[in-house]
Amino acid sequence: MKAKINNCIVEFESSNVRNLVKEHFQEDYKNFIACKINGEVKGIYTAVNDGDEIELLTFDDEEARQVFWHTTSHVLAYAVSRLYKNVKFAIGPATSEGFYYDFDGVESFEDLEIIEKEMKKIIKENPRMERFVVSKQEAEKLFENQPYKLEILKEIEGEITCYKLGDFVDLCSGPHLFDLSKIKAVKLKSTCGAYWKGDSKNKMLKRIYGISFTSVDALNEYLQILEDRKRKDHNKLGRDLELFTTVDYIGQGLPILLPKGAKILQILQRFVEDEEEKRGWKLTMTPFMAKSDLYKISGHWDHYKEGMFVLGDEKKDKEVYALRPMTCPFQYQAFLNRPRSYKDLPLRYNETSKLFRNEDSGEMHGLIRVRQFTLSEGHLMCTPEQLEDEFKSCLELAVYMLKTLGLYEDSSYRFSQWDPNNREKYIGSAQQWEEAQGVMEKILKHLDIPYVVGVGEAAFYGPKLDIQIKNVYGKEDTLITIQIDQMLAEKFGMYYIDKDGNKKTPIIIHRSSIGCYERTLAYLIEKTAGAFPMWLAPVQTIVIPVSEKHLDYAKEVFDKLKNFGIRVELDNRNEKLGYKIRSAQLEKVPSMIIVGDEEMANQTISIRDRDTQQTTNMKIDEFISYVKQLVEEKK
RNA sequence: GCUGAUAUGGCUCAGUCGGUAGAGCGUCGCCUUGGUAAGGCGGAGGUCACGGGUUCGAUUCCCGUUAUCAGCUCCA
Repeated sequence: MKAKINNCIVEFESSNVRNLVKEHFQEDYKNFIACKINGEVKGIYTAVNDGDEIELLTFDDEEARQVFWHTTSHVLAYAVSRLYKNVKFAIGPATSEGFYYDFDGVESFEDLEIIEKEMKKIIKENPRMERFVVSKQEAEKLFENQPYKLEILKEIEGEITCYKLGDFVDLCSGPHLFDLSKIKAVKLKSTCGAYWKGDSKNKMLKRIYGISFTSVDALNEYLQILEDRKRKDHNKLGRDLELFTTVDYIGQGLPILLPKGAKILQILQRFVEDEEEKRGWKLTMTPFMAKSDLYKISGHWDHYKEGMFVLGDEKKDKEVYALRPMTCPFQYQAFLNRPRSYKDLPLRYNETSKLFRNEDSGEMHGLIRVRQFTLSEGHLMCTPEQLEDEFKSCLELAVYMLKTLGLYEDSSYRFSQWDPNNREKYIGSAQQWEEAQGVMEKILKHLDIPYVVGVGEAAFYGPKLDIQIKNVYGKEDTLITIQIDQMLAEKFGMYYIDKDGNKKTPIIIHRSSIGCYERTLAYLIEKTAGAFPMWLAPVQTIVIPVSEKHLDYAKEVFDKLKNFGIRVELDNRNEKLGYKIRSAQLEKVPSMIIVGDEEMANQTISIRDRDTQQTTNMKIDEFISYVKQLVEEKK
């Protein structure tokens, strides 16, 4: 018999992949932990047939890691079954970084180390992972005390497979590792609650997260990565660098932007508004709140009230107000100010908009998820013919922003669609949704944008193109969104007089150019680890006199730079001996200016560059134009 | 909102089996310091998150609230 292994054809007699590999790759066959047979991921003891194409997978392959981690989750479940009584087992999949297993019937998992030890014990015992097929009736008998397994069983169509590890049997489709001894390092990371089937209406189960590796070194390396992530975490670093803080009696999700953080946001805002103006957007300034009447027209009152801060009591008060969660219905009023002609279109309104959303209390996180935030908001009214070009220019604006910030490479696109099975979440008819999504899909295909589809991720009034980004921990969030809306214009009675003299409803694009400033800042902190580029750095340089007699000259340099708009600090420790700039902050500053005898005599300064660690001597004016140039180039 | 954990000087953390608290770093002062994230000495700074309860007495035990963290759910 012949098979193709990693593109090389071999003859064999062995019955399964492992033996086949052993036959032909004696030296390093032990590295293989899984394989692909004819494109399907399988365990290494899977039978081989004549003509099969086999690809061997090591821990470096994503698919093999999934098998590896998933198998470890079985070991975890087995360990828990040995340590605790009456445990109900739910599911135990691999994730992008390890695995988890959900349990029920256990008060709490207090000591993960004990479970970890038990897992290591099991691995040492190294029971074989046995696969067997059962009938539905047999399975129901087998899992009669396991309600979650029974529920899963109901949904299985076709072959029902079980895996036995020691005396622990689990309902599972596989594949797995056969030989547990390949698991050289296990770490249980955390426990938390998790809803059964991810639905908050269901019972909350106890979840244990863990990860495993083929060597102890790899685990240590991973732990090092975790440390590094913690170091970059904006929520920690942003506070350390005095960019923002929070106060418990102000409330959750209401950060205080400190001078340095506020400075960065101001720089960003000026940049964004200028750029938008260049691209034909007109700035509006609209109220932070409105009567409920406005939200009743827009549909927010019916579809978004939970997310709004309502001022007053509907039952008692004559008028009830609410802080705005979105700018749309406000900005539309600018369009409605007078009758519009097709000649007015496209009409582009932008605004740096404060928004207020009453997020659930457990959702807040640093600057990424807050209750009051500043969105680079925009609404564009156009004719159907203009839609594609306008959509494209909105996308170009967003991409330009991301590239300028250096975040583009970390982003990805999501086409967020409605969920037809959850109609009450959305306004409009199925036909309107199909149409709106059809238009958007056509544009995305035409612009050749690679995207994933997010069902149920749409706004209540229309589909979105979301630009997604991951934080240091790999958790994804939406940074920027561009939406096509054909419904709200109708609700607000927006129209334009077309060439033929008839009233027509414009199509609206909702778009953000740089996203929410606070959130964008969070990602910038993590991306740069707090070492901002010159154009964004809240402190661009620090003047340091070598000794007291250079202080006057240092002040002269400081004043001159300040007058030229450079964000400069003076290290005046020699004036009031003892003042020191915190080293953690100093290393984030793009440049340092050192002045001493030589500089004073020649009327120059010495620049120490943060990134190159080089020191260069130059004239003050040269430095000023150097900084100006970097700022101009957004570097 | 849910599950779990946490809350002690600006930061990182000790600590009190219930008798009102310490360290390091930082800060402030003095001294020293000529190429620089430096050194020495001294001082200040905490009703131990907030509100109740138990107790002769609570920072410590119990309950509640608020906030923070991890995750779930939800979302920009």
